[in-house]
Amino acid sequence: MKLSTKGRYAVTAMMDLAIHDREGPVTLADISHCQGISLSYLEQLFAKLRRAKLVEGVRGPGGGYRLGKPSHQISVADIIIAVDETIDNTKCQGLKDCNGGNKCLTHKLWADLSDRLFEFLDGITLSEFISRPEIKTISRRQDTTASRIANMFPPNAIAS
Amino acid sequence: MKLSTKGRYAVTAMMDLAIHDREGPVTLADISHCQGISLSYLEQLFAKLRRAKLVEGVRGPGGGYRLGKPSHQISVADIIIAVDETIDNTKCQGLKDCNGGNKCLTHKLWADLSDRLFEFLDGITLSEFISRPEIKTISRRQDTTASRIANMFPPNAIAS
DNA sequence: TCAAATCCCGACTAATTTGCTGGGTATTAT
DNA sequence: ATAATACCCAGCAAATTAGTCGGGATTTGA
Repeated sequence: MKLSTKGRYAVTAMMDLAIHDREGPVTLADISHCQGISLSYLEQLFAKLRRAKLVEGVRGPGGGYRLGKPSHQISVADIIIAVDETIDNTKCQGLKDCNGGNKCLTHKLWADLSDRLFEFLDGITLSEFISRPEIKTISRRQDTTASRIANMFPPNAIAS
Repeated sequence: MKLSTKGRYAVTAMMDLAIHDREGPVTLADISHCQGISLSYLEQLFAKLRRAKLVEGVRGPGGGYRLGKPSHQISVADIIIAVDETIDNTKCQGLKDCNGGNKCLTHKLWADLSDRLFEFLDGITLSEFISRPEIKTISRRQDTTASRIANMFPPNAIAS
């Protein structure tokens, strides 16, 4: 379980998708512009999110990305693990007998802590964020080509 | 709030200190040997922990590090923040008006999530780990010079 | 059909972080 | 005095992070 700016980028981008999910796909250009992340870097992150089935891409004009599952099935832990590709580094680095025959105790304690953290983050889903009252008032973007196109084609025009 | 191997090293090292607190100072050489971290890297981490008053150093032979406060006053969040020097990167990177005059919403949502995570980790203190039943059986080290010296000089011989 | 919008992909570069090496100095128990 | 230890620091190498570049491939509107 790792938590870096990379994970933060992914989580905030996914929040963006969840908030605007009803309006059809969100373009990476929008997210790039909004959150100040480079487009290609976002593409790399979304490639991982796509492989983890957390998002799905829609090609062509008016396309973009949308959530790959209902928002209540996507947890913060899911997102972070998808982009961070956590290798298992909780095992004792070749030093198992450092306490007189017992396995390294602190590693076990850390593993326990790490598990608790994972459970905590796994219990928080994207649906929590879109259910807030302050979301609805600003759920429609302005000043971007994508939103203009989206306005021409309301959500129900795009098959799910 | 960042969570990397650096933070993990610091937390496990602090667990080590907490577990062996009754036996006098723990040397960095011990931790280095036990957890497979280089001595100098540990020195860097402990310099930060010391500045944050989480540990205090005892110089000279038989010295080492001990906790700077009672274990129930040291949270996991304290340790991670001490070594990671979290700069405030939650603010909108120069792009405040990305939602039609409103502040960037996802940044607020992330800040909320980050706060919850902090509270979670701040609620876990080192005292939780030393109160476990499996600790007492292995609370005394073997095979190290430091422990032999420590045995010669029981804890009460070292003024706090 | 054609061009635009967009996802997709791989390689490259720059910045930052991580972790280590190796040299010191200060303090203190013996 | 000597050895053990904390403490300090400059620099270096590897890994990771972040971003760039240049090209596709696919879908859609005109």
